[in-house]
Amino acid sequence: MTEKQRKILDTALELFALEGYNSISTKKIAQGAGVSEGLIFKHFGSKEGLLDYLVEEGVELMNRELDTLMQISDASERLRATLRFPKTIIDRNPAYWKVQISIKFANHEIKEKYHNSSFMGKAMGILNDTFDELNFENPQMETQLLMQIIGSFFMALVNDEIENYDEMLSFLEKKYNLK
Amino acid sequence: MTEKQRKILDTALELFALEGYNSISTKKIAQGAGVSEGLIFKHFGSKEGLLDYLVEEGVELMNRELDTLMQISDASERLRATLRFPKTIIDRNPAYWKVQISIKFANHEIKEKYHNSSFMGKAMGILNDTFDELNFENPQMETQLLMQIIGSFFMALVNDEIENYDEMLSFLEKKYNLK
DNA sequence: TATTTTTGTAAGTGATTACTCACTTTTATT
DNA sequence: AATAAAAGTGAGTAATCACTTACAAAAATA
Repeated sequence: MTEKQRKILDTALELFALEGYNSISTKKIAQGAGVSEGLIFKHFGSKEGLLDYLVEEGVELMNRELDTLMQISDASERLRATLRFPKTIIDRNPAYWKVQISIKFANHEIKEKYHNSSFMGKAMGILNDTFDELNFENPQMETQLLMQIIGSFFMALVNDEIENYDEMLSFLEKKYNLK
Repeated sequence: MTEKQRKILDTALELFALEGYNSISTKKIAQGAGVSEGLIFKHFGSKEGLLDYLVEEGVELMNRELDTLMQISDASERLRATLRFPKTIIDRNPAYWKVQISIKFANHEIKEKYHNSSFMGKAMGILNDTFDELNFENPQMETQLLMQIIGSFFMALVNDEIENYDEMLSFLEKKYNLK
């Protein structure tokens, strides 16, 4: 990866996160990265190719975070970490997740393309095992519900729409018998 | 309201819901409605003016739905209806809510403009009163959590990403001691 | 019926879009 | 050192965008 190639990616990620994929032109990216517009297409083929690359990086990042979550041996501790998961990873790399979420509601073709979200299955697997270990009555439904809750916190945090997240966390921990 | 005026609104609503506000050009709307493109600007001033009108209609629709929810006297029954709320109103008018949700993740300026979502406060008020009446330990946090859950179901339903909604509903009803 | 106002159209406008192409400079290979 | 390949540029391209304007038909008002 060239220095300018990385610069293009970093600039695009930053701008996509700030204003959304559709609102950012390749011209703006080129200006921000200090390169010619043509170079973007030399390296990434198209604007969407650029997005592909960033999404791929995001998926890898997410998979790594999920692996560390999976490695927590104590089930209660793992569930606690799962509740804190959205905040943890957003604090670490906000831009990637802003882009990932904005895609879900962007252009229709683009939405279709990235729909499968490979890591969702992995996350559900972890959660299902955890509820199983903790002898919850209906692990599958517990998993589905908590996935929805975590997803909504994810979005709320990314859009800065939540203020008392810590209070909500301890409220949830009580609900899940973790304190 | 002229016949063609209504036709423009209906076409725009349908197309915005299908492919998102940003992806639909005024030309496409005019073609779909069978009118000249200029007429859109005569009646609504701008493309955004057209969106304003549709959003306003959606807000009124939502307020009416919330009013009927509020009129349920029995608190348990009201909570039950609240859980079913997303499905109820999406079945009735899917297009409006697809547009409302897509806006939240569209263009940055547009997102800012419609951010306040006047009916959210109303919905929270209803829910808070309900949890109060039912003597839940922490009505405020219960409200906040259920608002998140309902919001996520709202989005999942609009995007056809949920299959066992009924099962999820009875699971939730158990959690809230409604059966 | 005459006049004004509203509704509607068709053919534009400049700006912006993603992308291409001919070309030069730099780096790697033999 | 000679040659090939890759990196990079800058000035284009056609298409599309939201929107305007000059004008005609229809409806409302007088």
